[in-house]
Amino acid sequence: MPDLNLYNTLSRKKEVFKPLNEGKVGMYVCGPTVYGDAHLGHARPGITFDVVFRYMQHLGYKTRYVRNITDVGHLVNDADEGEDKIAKKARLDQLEPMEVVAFYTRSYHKDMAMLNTLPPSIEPTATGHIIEQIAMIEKILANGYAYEVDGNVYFDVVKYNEDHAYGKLSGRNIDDMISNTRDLEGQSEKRNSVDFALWKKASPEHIMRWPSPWSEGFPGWHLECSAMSTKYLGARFDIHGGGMDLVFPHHEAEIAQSCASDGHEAVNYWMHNNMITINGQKMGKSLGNFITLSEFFSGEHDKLEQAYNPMTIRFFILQAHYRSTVDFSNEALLAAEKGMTKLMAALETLEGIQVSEDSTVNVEDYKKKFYESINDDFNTPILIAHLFDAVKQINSIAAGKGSLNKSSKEELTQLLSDFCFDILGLKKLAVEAQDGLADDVMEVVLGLRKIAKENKDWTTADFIRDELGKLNITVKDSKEGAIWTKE
RNA sequence: GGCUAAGUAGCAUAAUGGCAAUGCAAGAGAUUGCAAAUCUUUUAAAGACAGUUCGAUUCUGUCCUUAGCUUCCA
Repeated sequence: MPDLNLYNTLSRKKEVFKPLNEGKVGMYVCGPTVYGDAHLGHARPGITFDVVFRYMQHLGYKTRYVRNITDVGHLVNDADEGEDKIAKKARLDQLEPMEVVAFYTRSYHKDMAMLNTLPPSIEPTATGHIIEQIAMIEKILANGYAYEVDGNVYFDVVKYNEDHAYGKLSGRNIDDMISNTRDLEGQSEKRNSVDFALWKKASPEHIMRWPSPWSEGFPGWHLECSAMSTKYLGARFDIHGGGMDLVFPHHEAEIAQSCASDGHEAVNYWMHNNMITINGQKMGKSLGNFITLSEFFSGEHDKLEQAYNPMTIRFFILQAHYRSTVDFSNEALLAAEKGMTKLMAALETLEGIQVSEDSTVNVEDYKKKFYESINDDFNTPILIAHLFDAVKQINSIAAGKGSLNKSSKEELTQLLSDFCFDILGLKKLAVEAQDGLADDVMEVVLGLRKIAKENKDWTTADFIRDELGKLNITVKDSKEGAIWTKE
């Protein structure tokens, strides 16, 4: 089996994955700022790193997956300078900030569960780690890479850049950045425009505030991830993930903070998922062109032609490589829905195949191809293409072209189950628990239809099928009799 | 302006220095009372222009177009 290769944003190439500690993986992923409903964009890292988490465990690594909840909002636009997102939303809604946080955290958890993502091992909150963040600031100050001005603490990027390379992750040059930020935004207390805040003094109307050695205020934008990843994964850990839009400045700042406080980088592999676009443009809260996950699940949005099963969304996202953009459209989602249904149907077909003496299926070959694709930087689109090769062969055998013996059937079933369910995290488009009554009633109805068919009373037979169709119940005739499914 | 990516059939999305794969859609046939599902099969793709090469979609360069970041964002 080939080694697992990951694309490291830092080196801009694929590297063989080697954990720092044998048999163990530490992974930190930037989670959501909980001030609004999760949208399709949030599903991308959720699913991308869920697959990483699942696959690491499949490979036998003891994996600790840390994903934060940002509940101290980042600063909003210049119009609301000094006010953070959570506090703003809270004031507008006349709510306590923590009420907003609790509400949207629950909503986020619910959506992520719908998408069948496993909960992270630890889900720390920024507000729960103010002490750790203050400690980290003190360390950075002590090392001379930060300065205090009037209760605010800033990271001294220029000083830092003398000893380390600032901009190495995003490929930026500090001189260009300084010369390019020529719009003076009246923030004269910073020594350089590229410096960023580690601690901000709270203005009087600022609700979320904590005492600190410098002022009553709140931690800077980038600090929480550095502080919490260090706390739960150590000063060095394997993987740090997040959206591509976080590369600069967020992750660049994290690298700087780690080096400034501990003298070395914390992260071995930086993984970034790309954006989801809508009409070719990034789907984002600030652009106002987002569709929330619950809208996808209910179909209630102008741009949606129908409701989509969460597994359709998951499959749709997995059909693209995580480092590519995916463009949303109803057509694309519909295609994903059909494909997903076909895949799941084939798994059931496989169950029902009668085994024979010999086998025309080369399970080892599939196995090799499946592992090769996932090991190649989590190339799920290729993996899915190979899965469909298996689907085609399964259907062929069911149609009488080819055969499957007992051991091959067992191995193939196990292999497909591992990849579809355990690794890709797909789930049957089940039909929520049908109550026994529905089953019984359907048996009677289909029994009636069977009698009609035997009498060649096609009008009645089709009437039953059509009317059930209106109730979203699909009836399919097969050799073994009619089967039905409800959406 | 700077940085980073990307441009593949009707749509989506991959791999690859030498048949361009997969899903959906479209056409034909098989199966079915008719459907659905399934099988077989057909059509259909590499932004433009140079260069390197026996050979380029792949490597290099220029141009065009698009996106992301450059300020909160997954």
